Amino acid sequence: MPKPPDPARRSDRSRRAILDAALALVGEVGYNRLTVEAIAARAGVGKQTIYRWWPSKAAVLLDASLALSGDAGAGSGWTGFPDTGDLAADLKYVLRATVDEFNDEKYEAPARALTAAGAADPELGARFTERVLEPQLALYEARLRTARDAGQLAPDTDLRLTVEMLLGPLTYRWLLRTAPLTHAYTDAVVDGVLAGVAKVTAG
Amino acid sequence: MPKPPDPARRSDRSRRAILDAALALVGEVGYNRLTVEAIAARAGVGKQTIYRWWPSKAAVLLDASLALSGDAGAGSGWTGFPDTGDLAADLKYVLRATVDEFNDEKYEAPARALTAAGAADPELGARFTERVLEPQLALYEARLRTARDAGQLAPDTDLRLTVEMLLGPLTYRWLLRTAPLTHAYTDAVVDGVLAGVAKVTAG
Amino acid sequence: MPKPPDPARRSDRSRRAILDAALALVGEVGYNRLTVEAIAARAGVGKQTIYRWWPSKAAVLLDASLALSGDAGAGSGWTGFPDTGDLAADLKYVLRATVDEFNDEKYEAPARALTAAGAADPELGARFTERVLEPQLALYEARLRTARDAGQLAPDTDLRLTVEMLLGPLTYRWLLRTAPLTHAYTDAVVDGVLAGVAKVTAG
Amino acid sequence: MPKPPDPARRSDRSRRAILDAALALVGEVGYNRLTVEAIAARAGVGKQTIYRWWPSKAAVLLDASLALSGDAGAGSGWTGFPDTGDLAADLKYVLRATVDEFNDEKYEAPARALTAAGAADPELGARFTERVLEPQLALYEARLRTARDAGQLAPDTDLRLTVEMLLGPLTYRWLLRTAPLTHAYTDAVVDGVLAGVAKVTAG
DNA sequence: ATCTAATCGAGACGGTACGTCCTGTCTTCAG
DNA sequence: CTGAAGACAGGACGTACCGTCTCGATTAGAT
Repeated sequence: MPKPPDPARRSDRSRRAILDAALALVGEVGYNRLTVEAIAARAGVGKQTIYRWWPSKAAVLLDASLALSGDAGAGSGWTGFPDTGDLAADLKYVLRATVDEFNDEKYEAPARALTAAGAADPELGARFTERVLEPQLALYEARLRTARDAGQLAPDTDLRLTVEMLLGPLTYRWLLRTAPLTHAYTDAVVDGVLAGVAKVTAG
Repeated sequence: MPKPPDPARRSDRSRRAILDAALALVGEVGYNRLTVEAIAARAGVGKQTIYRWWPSKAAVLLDASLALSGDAGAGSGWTGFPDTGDLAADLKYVLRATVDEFNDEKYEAPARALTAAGAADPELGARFTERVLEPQLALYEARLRTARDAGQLAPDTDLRLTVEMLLGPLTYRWLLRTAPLTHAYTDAVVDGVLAGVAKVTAG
Repeated sequence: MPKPPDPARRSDRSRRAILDAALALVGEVGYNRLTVEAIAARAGVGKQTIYRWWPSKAAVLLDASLALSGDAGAGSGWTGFPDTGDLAADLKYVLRATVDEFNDEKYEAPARALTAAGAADPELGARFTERVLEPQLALYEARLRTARDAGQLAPDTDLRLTVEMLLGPLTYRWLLRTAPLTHAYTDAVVDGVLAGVAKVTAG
Repeated sequence: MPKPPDPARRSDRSRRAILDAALALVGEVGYNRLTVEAIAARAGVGKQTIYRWWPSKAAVLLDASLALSGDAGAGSGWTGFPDTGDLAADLKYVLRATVDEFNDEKYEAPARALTAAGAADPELGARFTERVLEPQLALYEARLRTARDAGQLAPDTDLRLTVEMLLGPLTYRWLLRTAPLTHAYTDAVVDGVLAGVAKVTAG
């Protein structure tokens, strides 16, 4: 019976040091060469203190990532989705920002590591999706709903599908590295999703 | 000077046994718990025989995957992309087949493992993209080119972008498990990509 | 400055529980697998309460052992050495009792553990000798002195040497397990020490 | 089924390095602070190479001890027991040599460590007794048998008992440190054992 | 048909990291 | 304001694999 530890007595000092060390190390050596031992050493912490609170290095990195976006969000990030009334412009704006984040080494390393690890490990993937992905998707969906309500989208538009049509190609290029991620690319995706690529044959 | 081995002397018996063992094991224990040692033991082969011909377990799995699709392709698969003249129908047909493959445990395990590993490891990712992904993308692109030449797509259509708009959402759902993969989903993606989701406000 | 704790405030309840737990555990798992943590858990006591009063698990066990012989002594044991006038008989009586104790699992486990630990650790050994061994040796020595004074031993007999000649062989067999400990063995030792083994070649 | 390794393929280089390191370290830090990890590091060897061939640090030290006495024996040691015809002199000679060994830091540390560990761990103790102690005892026994056959000892003398009467007091003082080990002490033990301590009352 | 050199199965090797256990200290909370 | 409870930094445990390195024993290809 491995009794769960008491969160009230948790050392916040250690917690922060661990998350910081994990972020730093994943940037330096990558996810595969990231080790719990190295995190503990860098954080000046016993290994047990990591294993007491997280089941795996992936879980540590997930929390570290959340802390990272939390910190960023507190300072500069947007909470709501922009809504200028121009759907295409708003989407392009947000996707360009996302591209910029993916091109920023600091955010990219842990995000890629987590996404890949989550793809391979269903349990971790579930937590990643729930804690990171879904909240993000919900923002897109809300913006699209506003647009649909305003008559800018067909009333029967499948919002979730549309979100995935926007983020799918971006994620595809990012993860599989088929080509560089650019603003032009996401702009084109937005246009393609909104207007379609088929030549309208009938006037 | 680690002289390269002589491929002429290579034991095909061992090569097959290794690839089979790798496929079997990745299905049983997953990529992370897959070990070179276990592959060697299962294949009845010395570890050195694996290291002589492949640089890593990922490379073994990549070859195993290629052999798997090769075998499938030899028996039943399509070499060319179907071209009935109806672009939407052809795309839906192929994407439905892809969905079926992703829902088939046997193909899914190594494919997911490789995709995830490739996302995390740039070098492996490059080989994966080159050997597996690009050939597939080229088939889509060729079919789309035919359609564009036939006037079914706007003349300035970005073919590669369009392919990624088709495969991106599918891959997104598959890897991130946001929702089950269904024929309905890919059908909707095809329709969405071809027609767009924005309400035509009248010309 | 790690101030020494105030013995007046010491909880006797905890002290007893700790000593009992130590004795019970050393019998169950042996000295090497005996841990302070387990003693604390079994005694329903915080680890600090052990470290506050004892420097090591060996010290705890030493006190536990003393308490054990103290309890036994209070109930049934002999304080003085028997003195019937017959030295050989008195020695055999006491050594037989000692053999019985060494063959009693309950006393044997902590005694052996302490003796072995004391042999390996000089500091502990010194305390063990002082607190346990010497008082015992003194009793033997007193009885031998009486005999010497009564002319039953040569006037220049080295009493301490004689005591060690009596206890040495017993301890040897006990610790090194070269053969079972029996009454016959100690009887023979007593006879051998008193009479010698060399054939008297005639005066 | 943890299959036993193949001794034919054992690296003698590693074996020697491990035994040397173990002896050096036990002298430096003592048995309790001796760790398998440190032995491996000092020997320039993987931990697994130790665990492959020995079950515990105690077993390593036992082999190291045997190698040590083996080396010493090859160079200078006596194989047979001296037999000058004078039993007392021969015994004193050998016991003095043993005292010298016990007073030599180099031999003392591993010997004490093993004896103590063997006292605490029956399994190790059995191997220690069989491999180290018994061969030694047999030499004493043989010398005593010669003496008995020569009529220097009573015909019904219990040889094993006599050996333990000689070695018991020596071992007692050595392990329990009740007093320093000197030549005078062992001389007195020999005299006491041969002649007895009781005053011969009848002429 | 032999010779000979590379590959083969096997597995020991020096290492790294694992996840667990325990040490001895420090901190929190309930009685 | 004590003392149980237990989190903490640290360190060793024994295990699992890594990738390299011998070993004979096949096993082709060149002779």
